[in-house]
Amino acid sequence: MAQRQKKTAAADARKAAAKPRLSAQDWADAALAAIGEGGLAAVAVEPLAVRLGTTKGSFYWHFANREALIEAALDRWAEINTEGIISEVEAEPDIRTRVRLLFAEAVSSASADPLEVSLLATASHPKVAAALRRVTERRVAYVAGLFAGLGFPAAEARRRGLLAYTVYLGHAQLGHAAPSVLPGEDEFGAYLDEALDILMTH
Amino acid sequence: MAQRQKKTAAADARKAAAKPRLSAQDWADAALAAIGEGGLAAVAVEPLAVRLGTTKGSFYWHFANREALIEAALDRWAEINTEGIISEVEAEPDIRTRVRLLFAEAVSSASADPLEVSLLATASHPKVAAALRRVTERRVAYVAGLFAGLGFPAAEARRRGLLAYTVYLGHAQLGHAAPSVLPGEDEFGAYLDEALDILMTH
DNA sequence: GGTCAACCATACGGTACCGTACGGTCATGG
DNA sequence: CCATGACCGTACGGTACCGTATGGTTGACC
Repeated sequence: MAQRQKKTAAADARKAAAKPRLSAQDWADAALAAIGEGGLAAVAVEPLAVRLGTTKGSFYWHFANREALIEAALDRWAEINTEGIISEVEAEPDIRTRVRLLFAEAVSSASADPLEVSLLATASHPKVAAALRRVTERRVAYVAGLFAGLGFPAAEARRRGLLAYTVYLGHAQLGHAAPSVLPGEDEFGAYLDEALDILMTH
Repeated sequence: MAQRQKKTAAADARKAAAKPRLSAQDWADAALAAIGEGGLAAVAVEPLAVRLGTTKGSFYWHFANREALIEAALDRWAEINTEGIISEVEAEPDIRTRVRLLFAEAVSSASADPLEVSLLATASHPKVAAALRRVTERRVAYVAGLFAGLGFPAAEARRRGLLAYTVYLGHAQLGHAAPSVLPGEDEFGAYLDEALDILMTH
């Protein structure tokens, strides 16, 4: 792994438009950005190199091939994304509020960043499928746990959690594929409240 | 190399693996099948030609370019798919049962045929986006109408219809991306009943 | 049985990408 | 101060596809 400049004034030397010396992570991040913009197919070595201001020579130093880059990007995504929102929401003590927070957060982040929808779009790719499976299972389990905390017995909590998660997924999908059917900005809070209310009442 | 047979009984000659003389629709259907299997990217002229046992010469006779084929395929999909299930379900007089039927039908057909999920996966393509928008709006409106029939006032019927549709979409997505989180074959009926019950009770 | 249009085959040039080969650069540390 | 290894540039060959050009082939109809 690359130890970026730790001491010396070497950093000064490349003050302006110098050569940043990329790390494998830089490539992985660029790959994630590309997936968000153009899907998995946009993870193409040569265009990414151009975008990073470098060449394939750099890429094939850090990775064996395109597949390895995809794998690294997916690992990074799963890492960042599985626990990210969850731990962000854990602070809230009241469970109903926490669910509300979780959904508001998830839905808004899904509409802001098409990355997740893009990944769902490429579930046929085995590595993507595996990453998706891991993340999905974790999330559904977490939401099911929240419903259990609301007093539903385990089996029903699982079903409701799953239902809630399908609502999230479907919503994300709609926001991407047919946003015109979604309620407008103003109505949105009410829509979300009603939806969660329907899901959370016994 | 090919000693052509006498032209007599030319029709007989193509009884088996002969030259079927394709129509534009044959190409469009093949394109839809390809989308189902490999996404929009699998709509590639040369591979499709091989699959159809013909060559690009045929394709470029029927279509101006690849884009025109995609458009034709999408039109065909929207045509077939928008009204298909709806009219199939309209026979049922009881609305609750009709909703139940609609969902069972939609969910099972979505898990059987990945075409729709594949299309959602390529919503960035403008033509695909347009087709999805049309179909989605039609479907949401129909489901909202069913909820109105159940006694919900228009605005709430719309919200519930939308919610129900997101459940469908999310479910289809899950079935494709992480089927392991879905309830098993045996549990499924109960899951569906509970979900619809939650959605349909005032 | 000849004509014409619909339809298909083949060859070609162009593009965008993957992966390899190999030589060049540049910062340590010995 | 120069050797070494990490890192990058460039050139190349290969593949998969798009779209065009052009010349068959076929069948309906005269």
